[in-house]
Amino acid sequence: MQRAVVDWFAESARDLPWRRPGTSAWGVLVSEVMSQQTPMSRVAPRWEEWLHRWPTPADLAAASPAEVLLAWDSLGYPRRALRLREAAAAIAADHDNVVPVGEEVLRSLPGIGPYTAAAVTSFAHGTRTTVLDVNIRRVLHRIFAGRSHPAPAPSTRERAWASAFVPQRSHVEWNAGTMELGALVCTSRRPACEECPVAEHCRWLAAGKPIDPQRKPTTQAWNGTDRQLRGAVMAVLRSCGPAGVRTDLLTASARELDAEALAALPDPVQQAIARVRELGSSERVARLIADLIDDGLAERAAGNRLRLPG
DNA sequence: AACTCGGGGGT
DNA sequence: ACCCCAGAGTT
Repeated sequence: MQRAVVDWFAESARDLPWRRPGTSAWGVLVSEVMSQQTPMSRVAPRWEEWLHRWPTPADLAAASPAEVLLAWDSLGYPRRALRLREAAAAIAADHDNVVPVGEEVLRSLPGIGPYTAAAVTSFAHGTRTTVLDVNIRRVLHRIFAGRSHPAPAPSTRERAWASAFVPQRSHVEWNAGTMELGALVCTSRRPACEECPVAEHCRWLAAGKPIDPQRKPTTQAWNGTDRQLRGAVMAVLRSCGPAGVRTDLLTASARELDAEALAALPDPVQQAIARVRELGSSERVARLIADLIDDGLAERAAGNRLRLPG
């Protein structure tokens, strides 16, 4: 059973840049953080740039947050970029500039949680462990539990359950292969069971592919939220080039927006930028943007509404 | 356990 | 209009 997945992976694995022989553990770590909640088609080009520009943790740690955010481009969740830089600084300072071994140590680094620690351990260090991402979880639930979808978050019990399927020998290929199978064949919406190498072993397929009546955490609102504003502000700053992420230049950035570009922005953002202009105080603006970029919005606006200082 | 945190592409 | 994506951190 595991063999079928491993063999399928050997034939069908995508040619992703971080799968090239010779990729460092640092390269693997960067790819995993970039891939958190972001499709790999968007990750690949950024990864190439990052590894060329910052080939070791110390190189990234020496860069400014602004440079890092700019290079992150529009991968989303920019706090990941800041945390990755912090993790790089810790690796450079405390681990001789080498990605440490051991999931517990890895998890102590900023932005590295259960998934990323396990992925680095398996894919970079080749140590046997249980990797659980949304793809692997879905594949395991379908094959072995006859369920269409896993719970929103993995429990301790699920981890123990999943660990029993990890083979002793080709564990890296099993982890990578089940993940790839979930990404390419056993997809959430329209699984291609006719192409599946383990269809004959799949309890879910045998049961007629029943869809779990599972509740999805009601999708977050977007229009009018702080997230929307922060995203728009970051986009404006990125468009200003290398200096654009400097917090003291936002006023100029907002003022330089022409009417056409401004009209194209969502209403809440137009209003926000109008207010930023009215504030007039570069100090206030700098504070706002510093909060936005640091993700230091400790006080979250009630109802997730936009809140500006002043 | 429930929320929060970006952004783009697919359906 | 949703849905999905190699999740992590906070409350």
